[in-house]
Amino acid sequence: MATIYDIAKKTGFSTTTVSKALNNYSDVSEKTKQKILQAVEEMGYLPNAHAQSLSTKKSWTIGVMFSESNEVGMKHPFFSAIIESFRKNAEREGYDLIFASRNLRNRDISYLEHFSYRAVDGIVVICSDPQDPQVQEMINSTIPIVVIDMNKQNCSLVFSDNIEGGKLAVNYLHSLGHTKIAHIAGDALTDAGAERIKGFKKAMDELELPIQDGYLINGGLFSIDEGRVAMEKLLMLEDVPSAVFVAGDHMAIGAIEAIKEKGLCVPEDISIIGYDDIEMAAYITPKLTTIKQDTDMIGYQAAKLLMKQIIQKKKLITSKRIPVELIIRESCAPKK
Amino acid sequence: MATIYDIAKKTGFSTTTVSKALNNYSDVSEKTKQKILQAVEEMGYLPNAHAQSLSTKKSWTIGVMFSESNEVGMKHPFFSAIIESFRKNAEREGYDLIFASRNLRNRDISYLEHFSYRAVDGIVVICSDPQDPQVQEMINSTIPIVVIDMNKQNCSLVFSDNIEGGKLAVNYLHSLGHTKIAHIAGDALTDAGAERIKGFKKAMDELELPIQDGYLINGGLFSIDEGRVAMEKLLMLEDVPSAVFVAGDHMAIGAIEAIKEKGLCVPEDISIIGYDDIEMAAYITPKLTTIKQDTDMIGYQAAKLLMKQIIQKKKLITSKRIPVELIIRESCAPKK
DNA sequence: TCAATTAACGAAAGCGCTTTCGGTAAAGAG
DNA sequence: CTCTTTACCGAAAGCGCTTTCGTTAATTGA
Repeated sequence: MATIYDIAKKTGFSTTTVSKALNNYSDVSEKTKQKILQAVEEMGYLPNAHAQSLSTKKSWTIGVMFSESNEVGMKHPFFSAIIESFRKNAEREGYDLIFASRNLRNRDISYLEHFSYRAVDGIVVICSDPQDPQVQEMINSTIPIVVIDMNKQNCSLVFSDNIEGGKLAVNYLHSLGHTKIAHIAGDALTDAGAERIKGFKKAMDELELPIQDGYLINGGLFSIDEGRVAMEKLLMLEDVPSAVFVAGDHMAIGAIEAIKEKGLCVPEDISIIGYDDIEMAAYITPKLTTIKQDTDMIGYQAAKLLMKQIIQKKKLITSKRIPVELIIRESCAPKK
Repeated sequence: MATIYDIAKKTGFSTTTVSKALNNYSDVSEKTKQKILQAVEEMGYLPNAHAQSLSTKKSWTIGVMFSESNEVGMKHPFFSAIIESFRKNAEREGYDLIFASRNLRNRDISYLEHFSYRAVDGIVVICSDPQDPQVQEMINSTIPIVVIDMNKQNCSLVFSDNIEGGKLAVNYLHSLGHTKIAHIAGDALTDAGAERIKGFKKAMDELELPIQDGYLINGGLFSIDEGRVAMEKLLMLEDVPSAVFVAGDHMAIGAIEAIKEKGLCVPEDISIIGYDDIEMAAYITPKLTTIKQDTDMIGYQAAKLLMKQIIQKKKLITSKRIPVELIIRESCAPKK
């Protein structure tokens, strides 16, 4: 690979001048700049990112930490949609994403250590466990960071309006005439789970609807299987709910399966509303009515917030609540 | 951040010795090595990846190029499953993944240029267009590379056994008594599409079944919508097929929708078999019978092949064909 | 006991780039 | 015509690490 020395030699200028020409310094004449640029073109010169980073202390990379309980990684449709949006926005600003591991040449180090090692300019984390010590360590470091999907950390936050989402779901169900509304919740240890529960309770309260015993059930970590077992429990209740707000689309899919297995129908017997609006939601039967999280906006705002911190060279403690939207499809019907 | 100088000063040894101790050189005594390691521990020293790369010409990063016609990026369920598997395996060897853009500080450069700039040790590309000039440029470069999902390039290749997959699908349909079998193909410009067509034709030939006019139809670039329109055309035929092999699950979902809209049923009226086995396949109605691609194995083999090239410091031209599997669910039924 | 090994360490150059600080020549001011 | 600006360029140090090659001291062999 051609270096700055090569093009210095070729043009007869010093490396200083070459570097300056490449970085648009004002103290290099237009004429020499053109000569240099031409040599760059001819020799196919490209700067070396490592040398550049070493010298400037800026790497133009952003570390991504991606963690959820089910260990599916990038296969997670909701998280990967956010990251994709984040990537597009970060890319526009010239940043590359790096997915770091905890393995440094067979030494087990923390994510923070790995990101320090790589000298990333910022970190974005999507992780459902608010107390993950790895995440805390990063939040407490000096590296700019934005965390997605949590809502009370001492750093920049981007999250969906989960309370509003919960209310939206309940109110919609109520508008269809349902009063016996249950909630298969996401684990309250996750912020998203807890907030949706809050929204559920708040809406029920405002509507003056009682939450019957057993109607608020923990569906765990948002998986299909956990949704199924939660629904099975609901179905064993003496007074089976006529509608259930499920805190995640995957769980909702499990719930629907449980209902079908019981010989009942959605939405005729029981209405189901999910949360997330993953791709699958529009194609299962019945098409899932759900609360859509705006993954594009989440990714966009996260990128924006991180860029801001990087530019200002200081960590900002702000939070951005992203509106959600009710997507009406076929899994909810008026109460008979 | 503590540097090697800091720990040299603290221990009284030279930076040379410190570096050697850290890299397990034999000419440093066990005693001094321990002292140095202890200082490293105390000061929380971590090497600087950029300095290291600059000096050693090895970056311990792998560039990922990810491109498909529908521009969904990481949201693509099949591709992201492969990358996730690739990541796990690469991580084990100490490599980080970097998703590069074509934007270098607002200068539009090629992926190859970007990867050179970042000095990646290797490249993995998943891209459905075999003639993409960007991909060709990378293949022709000196950087180790492995490309996934193509099968005739001058480099290391990993791909599913698409011919066998096509045959598997047709034979299964035939075993159910179907003879009027159509194929909604993936665009023949993609290797996967072309090979599945080959498999389809071969199996039909071996079974001595004729391929009726209009029964081999191009479904384009694997999207749901394209699957739907292809199926609509099939439904307008005078002699409607009783079974169709669809070259991708998304297209199959579109096809099923088209059938339902026409008032017909799957699999009672028409049997549908897809390809890929994306997550959704198991949850739509009817549950989709499909050919499963082994994404874990594809990712694993790709990582293995790339590591091998990196270690041997030379590009290898090999190809690895990964077996596929028939997953029988509910979208195919015996011919009435 | 002396020469020849071997063990342990360090000086210094180099990786490719940026940036500060000076210096020179040309332009402008008076 | 002299003095001050301004425009343009380069020397050199520095970023944090690796690696070659010497050097010195300790060890071995005879």
